[in-house]
Amino acid sequence: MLSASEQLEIIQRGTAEIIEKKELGQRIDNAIKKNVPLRIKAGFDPTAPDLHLGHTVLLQKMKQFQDLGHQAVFLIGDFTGMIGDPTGKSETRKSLTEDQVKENAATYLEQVFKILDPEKTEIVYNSEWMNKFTSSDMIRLAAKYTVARMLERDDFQKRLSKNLPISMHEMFYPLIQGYDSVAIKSDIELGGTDQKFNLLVGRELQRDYKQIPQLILTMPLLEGTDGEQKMSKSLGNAIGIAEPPREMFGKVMSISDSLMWRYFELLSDKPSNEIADLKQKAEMGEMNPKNAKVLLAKEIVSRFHNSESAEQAAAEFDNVFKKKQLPDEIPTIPSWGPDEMWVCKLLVDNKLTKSSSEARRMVQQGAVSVDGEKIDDPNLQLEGNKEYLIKVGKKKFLKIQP
RNA sequence: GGGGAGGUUCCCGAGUGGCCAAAGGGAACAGACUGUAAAUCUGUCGGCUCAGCCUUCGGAGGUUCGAAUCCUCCCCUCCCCA
Repeated sequence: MLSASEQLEIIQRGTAEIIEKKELGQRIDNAIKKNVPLRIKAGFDPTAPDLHLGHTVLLQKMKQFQDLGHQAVFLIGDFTGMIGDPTGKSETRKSLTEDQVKENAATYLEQVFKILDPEKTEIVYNSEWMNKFTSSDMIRLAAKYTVARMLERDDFQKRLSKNLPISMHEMFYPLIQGYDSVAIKSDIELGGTDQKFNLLVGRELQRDYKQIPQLILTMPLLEGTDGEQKMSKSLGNAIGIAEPPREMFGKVMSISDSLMWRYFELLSDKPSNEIADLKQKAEMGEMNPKNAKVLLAKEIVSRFHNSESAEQAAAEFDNVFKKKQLPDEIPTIPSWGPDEMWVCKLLVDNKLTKSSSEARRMVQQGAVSVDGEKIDDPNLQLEGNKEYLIKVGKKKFLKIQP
């Protein structure tokens, strides 16, 4: 085991805030002396079945703890998922059904173990104890926190000032998350900076239940591909870790230059001085920023797939977008038969456009090409039993074979 | 429980009887320019084999030649008072 100060250095890297920082060293010290690993809690609500890069910021921190010999406790909020975390939300979340939550939870773990070591991870579901909670337990829990303190939360404040609804059950969310810390006796809880309030509630509840309050370690939030809002699947700006290599590569390439440095900072394993060096070169014009982005994209794809597929994705990216050639693999369908086929119908049937109205628009805007020739007639009929190559916009291809 | 204000197309938001598939902004998409970056310009942005037609303005009915706009009932949200 590394010494306390060595551990401390690794743990602090990239964090947004540590509460109480002073205590962290002592706890690690204590863990080493008594040879009792710290219990590191991180909870995820299985609200969406797919993990994305935003989640990995936290998971990687957890992995670091794990590598240092501490006990990772991965909590699946299958109970809280049915409430929906109000954090940062401007509206009440839709509650998930039990079935949805279960289904999501299963796919979660598979993805989580691309980062964490399954052998060394303790997995817990908060329904384990929450389903046993009686109404009176719940009332007792609710009695431990005041309304005024709950309403201090920034997101609730905003909703109040905008006259937006806040449902009672949303106030239970932080309480239950806090109680989870009591249930699993966590020493440290990890979370995004937006989780600070919820994490702090855990401290207070542990104190109430005569436990030593957990320490809190927050990680910065990763912005989504739009560079504006935090990465979230529901906002459609996420890069999922289960996405195929070329998809992942393409999405990383589409982020803005300024956002790229943020990604480097939070996702890359490269030492910070190396990143600073890249940044300087790009700013001095010694290097095309695009090339730095390629490095980043390759690193990320390699992590969740492997280096070969990363190289492949990079090569194909150049082919398609730089050399304007065709991708290696194009979805191919057999011809529809001898009859004529209306282009727009073809596009809709193969999901290249959402509706035939949209297909018409695309054609009218010059976004559709057949065999490399732009078409402009939305009423165009294609002969049957022929080979075609259809392109819609920059990235959608379809091949038809007789 | 009493009083008041609201619910409009993905989001914000205008629209108080025909000129409304519904202003304006944002997001998104497409085209040009590029490095599938940013910025900028242009266009599109309910559906439909589309110069026409069909279905939308919380829900259900009703008045009218004609309703997002008027009436009735219901559902939901916010504010003030208790």
